[in-house]
Amino acid sequence: MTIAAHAIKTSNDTRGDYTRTRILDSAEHLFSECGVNGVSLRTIVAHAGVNTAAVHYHFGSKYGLLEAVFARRIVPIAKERLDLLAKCHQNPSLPPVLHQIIAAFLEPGMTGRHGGATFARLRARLAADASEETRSLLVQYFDDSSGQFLKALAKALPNLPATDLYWRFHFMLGTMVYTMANPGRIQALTKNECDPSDMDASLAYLVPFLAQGFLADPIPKAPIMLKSYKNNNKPKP
Amino acid sequence: MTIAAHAIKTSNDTRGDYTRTRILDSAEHLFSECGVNGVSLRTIVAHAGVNTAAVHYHFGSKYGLLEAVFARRIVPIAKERLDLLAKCHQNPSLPPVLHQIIAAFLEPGMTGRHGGATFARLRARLAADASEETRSLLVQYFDDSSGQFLKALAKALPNLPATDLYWRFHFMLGTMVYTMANPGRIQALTKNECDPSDMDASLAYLVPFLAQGFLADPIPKAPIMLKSYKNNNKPKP
DNA sequence: AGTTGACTCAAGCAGTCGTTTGATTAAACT
DNA sequence: AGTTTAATCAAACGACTGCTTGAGTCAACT
Repeated sequence: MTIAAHAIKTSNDTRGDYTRTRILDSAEHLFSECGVNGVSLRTIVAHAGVNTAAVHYHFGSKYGLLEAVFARRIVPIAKERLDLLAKCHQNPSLPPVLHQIIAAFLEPGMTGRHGGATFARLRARLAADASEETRSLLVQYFDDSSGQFLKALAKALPNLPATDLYWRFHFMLGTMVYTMANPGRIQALTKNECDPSDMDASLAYLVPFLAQGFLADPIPKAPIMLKSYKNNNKPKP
Repeated sequence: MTIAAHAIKTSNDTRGDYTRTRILDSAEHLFSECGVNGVSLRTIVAHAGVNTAAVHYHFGSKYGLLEAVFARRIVPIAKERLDLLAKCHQNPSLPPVLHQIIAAFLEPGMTGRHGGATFARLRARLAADASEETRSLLVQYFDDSSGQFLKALAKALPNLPATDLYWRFHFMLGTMVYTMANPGRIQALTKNECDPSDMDASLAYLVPFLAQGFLADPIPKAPIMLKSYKNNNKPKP
């Protein structure tokens, strides 16, 4: 009946902010831990210590809550990304350094500043979810900044065909998401030699790996070679 | 009451196989499309044209069904992986070629032979799910083959410290899972210049990218350098 | 022919789901 | 003071969840 009370947060509500934030925090934690479909609103409100109806009052629906959880973190992340990218271009000595661009893309989402590992895991879950609602969430907040980074990468790698660049950007997203999603997976491999919850350490290994991958020779553009690389792909002399 | 009828498939059942397979096929499709928690058993049996009780008769529970869906595909995949790896060692000219090892690891799961894109998406979903049940599923069927590949990679990259190797193997898993999870994601980037459902094409781009990444210099082992790579990491002369 | 055992079926169990309702509170405005 | 308005509450709605039951079907074996 009333016009959507859960739209954009108004200015001077003091009581509402408290409940709102508690719901967002609990939802972020539980969504990332159990998945959106793996946790009920009743569990969320119990964890937050608020009433069930408060969720629908503030966010309209469970999906609206998910959207709010996502937007709260992703907007500052996207902004920081573009800020760091701008710094890469500060020194007009062409071209921007590859490492810097990659780090500018990865850092804001992987360090602890914006939700940390909890939100990172939620992002990974959403990335694996191909549903229409989730997909629209991701493209809505992501693809504008991606375009700018693709441009910067193309400038840093002038000899790389666009198709190869797109694929490698895609692969970069994969390493990012998977690393965010699996804190502790590395732990099992390395027998606790490293601290997997330390995303800074992840970045120290990830950025050089990706930069080197981006520098690989483009694949020959002739008819797609299927499995030929298995046999006759030798390092050139 | 009866001893678990859903254990290992018996020998000479003709009626049961039909229903069993129909359930597995529908569950694989719907699990991968909507997530395990995103689809109900009633939806699955309706899609398969069988009765609800058949699921519990053959698989015991919804989780048992998931396990059966997963095992049906992952066992042949793991076998084919190790077969291909063995071929890499056939020629005793040390060391095995990096491209071949990577391709041997990626190919069986990404081409159409074992469930194709549908099962690949399910694997990606499970990889993003950190629940105890799902996690045990993955390690149960995966980690033995991973060890063999790590050994082969270590032999191909004798100068790479183990920690770096583990991280890069982890990154390889990330690109694999993400590429499997997002057929069509690339499509949006490249404006339909390539066919994203063609996993063979993905492999043609992915293998050289990863091989080059594996060849990157290891990060200096001195105290973890946090963000220093942002400023003073120049390609050496 | 008769019995066994694997298999399928319609119906229903108790519990949980997301959402809605109408009353109640308390702070802000006139 | 009285009125308005945002916010919270207990209670309930119908629909759906995974799972069980007990009767019934059909082929294979004795």
